[in-house]
Amino acid sequence: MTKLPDRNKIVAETIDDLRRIFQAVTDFSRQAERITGLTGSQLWAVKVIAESKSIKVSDLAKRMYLHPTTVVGILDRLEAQELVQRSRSKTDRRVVDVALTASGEKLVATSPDVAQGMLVTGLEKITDDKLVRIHEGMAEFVKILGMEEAPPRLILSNEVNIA
Amino acid sequence: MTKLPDRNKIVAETIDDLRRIFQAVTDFSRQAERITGLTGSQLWAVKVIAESKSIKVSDLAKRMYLHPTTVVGILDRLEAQELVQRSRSKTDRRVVDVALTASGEKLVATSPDVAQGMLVTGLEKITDDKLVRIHEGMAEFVKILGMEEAPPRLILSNEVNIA
DNA sequence: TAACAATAATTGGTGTTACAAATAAATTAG
DNA sequence: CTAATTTATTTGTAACACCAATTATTGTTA
Repeated sequence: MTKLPDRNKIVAETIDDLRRIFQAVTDFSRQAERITGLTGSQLWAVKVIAESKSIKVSDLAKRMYLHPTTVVGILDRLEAQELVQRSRSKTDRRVVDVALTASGEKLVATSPDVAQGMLVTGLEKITDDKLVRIHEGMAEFVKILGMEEAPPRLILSNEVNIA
Repeated sequence: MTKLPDRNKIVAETIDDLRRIFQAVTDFSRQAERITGLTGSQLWAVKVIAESKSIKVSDLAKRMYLHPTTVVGILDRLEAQELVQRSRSKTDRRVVDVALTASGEKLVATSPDVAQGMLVTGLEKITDDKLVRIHEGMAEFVKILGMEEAPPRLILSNEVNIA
């Protein structure tokens, strides 16, 4: 493989681009918080709950990569705002099923999907070949990171950090 | 511009790739936290302080996009661990200059730079043309997001969310 | 079946982050 | 020289994130 004269420069620029992307996502998510009035974690939980009609607390914690106790607190606050509803399962009375209320569903419908919104607003008016180039570059990047087979989980975490 | 037959599919895949990248970053940063024993915000602050020999609290807050009071708390805990040192400025006795201690410098030297680490581990053994493709795709993406002129700021925030 | 272990959600407690409001001290402006 | 501004801080509130311990239910096995 022929050595590029300025590989290091390209790597540095790529890192800068990655940081810019993170910044853009941060801005979009702050916007989402302002619009919905919910915190990032709360909005994240609502989105995950919306994925299925009903989900048990432990599964919700697993999907959010959070400790169950943390999820309980988030659910307490969401329930106080009447966005979600808890109910004991009939088949197994240990489990608690969490579902969205009518208000919760409405919020999901109107709350902005950050990643989606970023691309929809930005990519809609772009040419095909540019879109393809972006797609190829991203796919290659994911492959580098060894994340091809990782499930593209919904991300709204408070623990996403780049140094 | 000719309409691709499966534009929507490509957009969806690109979003999935973005999520995978976020997940990779999350994993890397957790690793960094485990290694250093610091929280994300603390590590972030240390990195920013390390950028210049000495920085005043208000500037640090601006660079971290945080409220000054939040930074004061973080500095309290870093100072308790003797990683940073506060001193009143001679020229303007209102300002407090924050600098790294010897231990702080050592920590910076050994703590992993997440974005850097991601690419160094992944991109080192990749071919030139793949690297170029990634770079082009990322640059195009940044342009789409309207972030070309945004400073690629160090990111270690607790509020990075994708829905 | 009865004792034991495992699971599910919760409570209580600790530490960190994040901000708003108010304060104290120093500098700058009029 | 007084008034306004700047700088960092304290105080208070809320959310997040986890650990340890608890209650209730289900499963296992002796």
